[in-house]
Amino acid sequence: MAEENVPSKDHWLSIGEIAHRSGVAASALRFYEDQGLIRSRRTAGNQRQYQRSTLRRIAFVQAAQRVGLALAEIKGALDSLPDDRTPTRADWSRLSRSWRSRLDERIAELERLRDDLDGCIGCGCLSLQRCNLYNKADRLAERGPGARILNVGIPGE
Amino acid sequence: MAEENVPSKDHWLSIGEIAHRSGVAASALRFYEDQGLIRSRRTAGNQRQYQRSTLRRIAFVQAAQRVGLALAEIKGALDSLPDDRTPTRADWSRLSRSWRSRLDERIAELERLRDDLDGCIGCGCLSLQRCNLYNKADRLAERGPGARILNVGIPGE
DNA sequence: GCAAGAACTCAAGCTCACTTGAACTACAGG
DNA sequence: CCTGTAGTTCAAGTGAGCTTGAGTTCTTGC
Repeated sequence: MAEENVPSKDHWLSIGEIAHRSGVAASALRFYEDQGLIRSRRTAGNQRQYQRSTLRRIAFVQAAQRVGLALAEIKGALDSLPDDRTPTRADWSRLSRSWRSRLDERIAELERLRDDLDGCIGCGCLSLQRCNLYNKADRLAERGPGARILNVGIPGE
Repeated sequence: MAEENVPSKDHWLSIGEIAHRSGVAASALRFYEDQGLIRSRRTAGNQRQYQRSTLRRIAFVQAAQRVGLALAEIKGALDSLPDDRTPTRADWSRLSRSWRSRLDERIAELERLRDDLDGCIGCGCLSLQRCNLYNKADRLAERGPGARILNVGIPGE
């Protein structure tokens, strides 16, 4: 664990500083740490200290959340970062690319929805046979019992 | 179907039928009714009966949820539908158009995110001054407590 | 007329992503 | 040394969006 790895300005940040700079509440940061999304070391007096790079992790978490990922999934992604060294450009690149496809999917999904909606505006949702949105709902029913709620995704349709 | 142009011959549906056709659990339908998203009349024996058009309301709710709207907002939209008559094509059109812009915004937001991400992949998130995602986090203000916007993305998705 | 199954109510429970509160400790400035 | 601000832990609370369970009643088919 070469500490010299980090520039001589080995400047650790308190939870308050991180909270302020990231816009994430201290309570949320503690929660994230609990969940294994970020890490800290402690001072002699047991106060958290974060590396600067933690800000990047947090930015990643926030961005990923906006894509619609759950914290558990985000943790999964972050876990693939090296534990022993500060993540490199390549590390972040790989990660970013990995959810870039998620982003694309999500965008595509919303665009499909928009197209359906356009059709819906056209048909005025009056024609039960024609309206995509309407029929989408009806089709869900055909997906049998079992795990209900969750299948809003309708992937591949 | 000749049935469609006979509005007076109301064919009411039980909660089970609606649940089956919409793919939404009966418990959720009761919940929706509680929240004022749908309505029902009751039989002599106090069982719910729904109009066929309720299926459309439910389809609307589901679609709107996928856009990221909260139930309260969706209720707001649905409340603008006429209470006294079955919604017309124009009614639905207006509603659909109203959240079509929401959809566009949402898509645009994700696309911005994607662009930032592309830049991020390029810069490898190494340049703290340059990385958009990073700086975005720095400026992110407060959002209210509770669940975050996007977890409307549904568990299991 | 009766059993099975569908529906009813109401309260409580669950997941997610946090926040809040209580009670206490650490650290920095005058 | 004192005070105030920032930080600590742990437990419980919050809000959205439902589900589950218990106990009861309606409806349907034989």
